[in-house]
Amino acid sequence: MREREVGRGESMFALMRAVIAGVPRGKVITYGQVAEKAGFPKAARQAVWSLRDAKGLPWHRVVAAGGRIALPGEKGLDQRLRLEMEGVTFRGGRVRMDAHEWKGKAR
DNA sequence: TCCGTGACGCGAT
DNA sequence: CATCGCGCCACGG
Repeated sequence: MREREVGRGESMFALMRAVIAGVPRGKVITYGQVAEKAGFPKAARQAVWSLRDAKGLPWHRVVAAGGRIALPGEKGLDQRLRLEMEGVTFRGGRVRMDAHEWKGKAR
């Protein structure tokens, strides 16, 4: 019963998905934060895997550090559009993290 | 088992 | 501010 009860990645992704699912409309979170909140401060890349298997998760609310849209091509354009629809504002191609960064339940 | 890959992060140049 | 390089972590061939 410790924090490292992972053993196999399965629960790791489950934790990350839970974090992502908890991001409210109009807010965004970075890959690094997803990993951190899930208990894996250095597994930003694994956050990507959890999105690969998104299935109903608000994947568009997950961006790269600094509010950058990491998803390339049309997908990235789609993500930006979805975020703007939720009221998220941008500044030079980046999400204004100072205004939309999800800091946890303290809303 | 070794190697390459990826919607990453961050410091250095 | 734009790029590059290195570190991290789990997966698939």
